Amino acid sequence: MRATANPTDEATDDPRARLLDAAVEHVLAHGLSDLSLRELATAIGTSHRMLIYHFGSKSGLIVAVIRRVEEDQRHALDDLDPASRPPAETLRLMWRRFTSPALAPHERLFFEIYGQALQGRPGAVDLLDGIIESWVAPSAQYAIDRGADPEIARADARLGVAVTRGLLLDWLATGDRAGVDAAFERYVTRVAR
Amino acid sequence: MRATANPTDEATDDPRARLLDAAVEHVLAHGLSDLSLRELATAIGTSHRMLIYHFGSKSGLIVAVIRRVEEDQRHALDDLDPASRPPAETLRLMWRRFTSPALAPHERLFFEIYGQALQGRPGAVDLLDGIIESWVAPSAQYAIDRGADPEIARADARLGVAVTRGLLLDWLATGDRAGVDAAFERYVTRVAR
DNA sequence: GAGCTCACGTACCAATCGGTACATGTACCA
DNA sequence: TGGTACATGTACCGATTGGTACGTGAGCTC
Repeated sequence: MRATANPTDEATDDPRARLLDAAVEHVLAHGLSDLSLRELATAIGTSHRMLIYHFGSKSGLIVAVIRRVEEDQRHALDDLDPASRPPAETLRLMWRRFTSPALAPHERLFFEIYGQALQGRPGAVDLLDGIIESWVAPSAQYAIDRGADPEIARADARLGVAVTRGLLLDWLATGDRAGVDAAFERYVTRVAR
Repeated sequence: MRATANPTDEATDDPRARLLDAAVEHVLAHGLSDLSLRELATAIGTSHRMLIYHFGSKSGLIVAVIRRVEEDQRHALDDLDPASRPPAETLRLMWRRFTSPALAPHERLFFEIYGQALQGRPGAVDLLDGIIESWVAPSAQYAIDRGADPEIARADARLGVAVTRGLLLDWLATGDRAGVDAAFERYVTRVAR
């Protein structure tokens, strides 16, 4: 029933790792903005004293949680293997991945942290580093390796990231799966051909 | 130097309206999530007692602020007049409007509230009502009136909203005006033709 | 077995929070 | 001129916050 991938994977006896797993799970379910150490602590069966002991401070914990979520998302498409199918099909597969209902809490949290980061919240601003580039660069490189013009490839990749995030915002707000799927399909057929 | 449009416009002697104007201005500059009544009050030259007096409670004030921001944004494109120029040119004009530096605080606040709303924050969830539809419907209707297929027109409009918001997120995070402009231009030329 | 590190519970702290009680002043209206 | 609605200042309230002081016990090492 865990929603996050655990690198060291479960049953570790490192108490900090256990607490972080539980904290991430709780934050995924309840959001980040009105988090209190005491509430979180009782929810995951510890005391706020222990959270501060293991993470130094509240912001230390928040940074750790954000890093974990960022890391999860960065590896979400690692096994996509775009060479094994036509580009349009890869796009559809990626879209289907992102809109898996199980990932919705991740997306929600991502956009919540994004919003906080744009307002300069201390722990969150780090998220903005590479929040575009780390997605655009691989995608553009793939096209460039296949002979695309670098300028155009980068612009197209950037547009693709924007479409994905924009439609995710739509999906999370409306829940209208068919509607956003139709819009994404228009993107695939018109832009990516 | 004011960033918000004031319907009753300045110099009103309604103290609630004056407070709301000042509150919106302050929230645009400092964000919404870590707002405290006392901090806001001293920043705008009043006491937190007065904020509660005029808005009932903190959430009453937040709702009022959100409503104002929503209203501002809803009327941002009222005078766009798409019939007076080719569609692609209208898209470019809209994009130039949204990315005006003076509007950046509005966009930041919009995405902050959006993120909070997705997490179910009481005052913010109202924002989600029509956050897609109120932009998609007029745009799609315009195309339908000119003979477009309704299904396709709606999907295209939805994609347009997603592209705009996705690239705004990019712009606010990176500040790379040229990069997002190039990506938007790809959208205009490839999708909207 | 002395000493030390790590993990943890209890109890506390000052600060800040949203909200309220109460008194006061001011303007308008009878 | 008396009354009344509105606006405001001061002072307070209980609750909650992040963070700390201090003691303790388990396990490991010399």
